[in-house]
Amino acid sequence: MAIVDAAIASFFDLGYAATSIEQVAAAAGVSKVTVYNHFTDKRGLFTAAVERECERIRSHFTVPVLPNSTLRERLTEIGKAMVAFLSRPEMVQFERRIAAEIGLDPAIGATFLASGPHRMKEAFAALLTSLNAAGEISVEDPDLAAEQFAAMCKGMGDLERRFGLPHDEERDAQRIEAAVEVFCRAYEVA
Amino acid sequence: MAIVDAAIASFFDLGYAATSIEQVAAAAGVSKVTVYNHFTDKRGLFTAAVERECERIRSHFTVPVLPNSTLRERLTEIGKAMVAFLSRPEMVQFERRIAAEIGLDPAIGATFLASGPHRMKEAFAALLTSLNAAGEISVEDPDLAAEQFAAMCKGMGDLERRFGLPHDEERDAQRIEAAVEVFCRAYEVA
DNA sequence: TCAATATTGAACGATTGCGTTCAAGTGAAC
DNA sequence: GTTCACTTGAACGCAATCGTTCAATATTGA
Repeated sequence: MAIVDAAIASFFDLGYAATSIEQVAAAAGVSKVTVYNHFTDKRGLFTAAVERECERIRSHFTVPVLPNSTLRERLTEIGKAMVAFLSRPEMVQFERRIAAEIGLDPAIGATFLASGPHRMKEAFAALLTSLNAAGEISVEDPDLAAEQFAAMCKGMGDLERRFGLPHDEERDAQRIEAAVEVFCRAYEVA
Repeated sequence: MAIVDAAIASFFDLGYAATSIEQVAAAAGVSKVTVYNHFTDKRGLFTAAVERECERIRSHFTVPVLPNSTLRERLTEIGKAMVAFLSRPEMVQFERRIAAEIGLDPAIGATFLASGPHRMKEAFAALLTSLNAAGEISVEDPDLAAEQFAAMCKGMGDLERRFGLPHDEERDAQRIEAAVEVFCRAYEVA
């Protein structure tokens, strides 16, 4: 729906307060009244936008699987995919906006966490579980280990992007390499 | 200054757009004109508020040092202090607001990073450097190792708090314990 | 005491936005 | 051709906010 797309563009670019329904309507090539016919509220339009964007996230992210490669290679690819996914400016901006507007409706945060980070973590934890079963690694709590690896890959890069520092690809690569190294030292079965 | 304090309370609770200068003035027991005499702009007031709050952060955070205790004990205390510091609702809210309002002035983000996260990282990295020199651990890049430890301690707890999930103390404790374990397996000198 | 400075209330202009109402128009289905 | 649902433009009431102006008042320090 064009209205929601226009709303997404405005809400997540300018922010909730700075977005006017009139402009959204204009961008969608539609009258303001029509917007109010489809969505009761400004808040209603916002939650619709969040839900739609979360769907997109759900469908876009996958954990890369590389058969016939070493543990280190596989982890490295996963780390790269994760960081690349999270570093996209739209994603950074989207997270900023969602977090800032938690007050509008607490469910918004839960929706995002479920479609994005938690989904990602579960997918990766499932992979760790199978690696564990295959005897390649030895982890007690795959969920926790998944968090650890993801967190190390992100390091402070996440934070820095969120607060507007320029993206440093090289540092990201170092973080991923170091994360793989530490993860393997801690969990790999020799 | 009362005006800045009132501004902090409003900006970081309600957000930039939702804060009106009149209300800030009223809360500070001052006239609106006086606010404009001290700070040219709404933006000017905002950056003053950010700077003041960053100062407070700078002065409040310290890395705990426990002499005569094992590496694991020391790391655990540091992890706890970090997570506790970052989990306070005011801090979570402050980060949300700063991130959301990066567009107002890019320097804001850099200011916050320098007073908060980067300062913390450097303090911890310095500690790691001395542990390294003392032969307790073996790390090549203390900065990176500091990031890794901090990131593992936070895990996804950071994210979850930012998006409004209730705080889970027990999970935090598990994260810290697991972070210490992995860090030691990777870097401790036997 | 006096003079400089800071503060105040009140009003102003200009803008913006939400959410509603209503009469008129469009289009498709039957 | 008529009905029914949907859309439209335009206007309305209402409320906020920003940032400014100005003359009156309070406070400060010498």
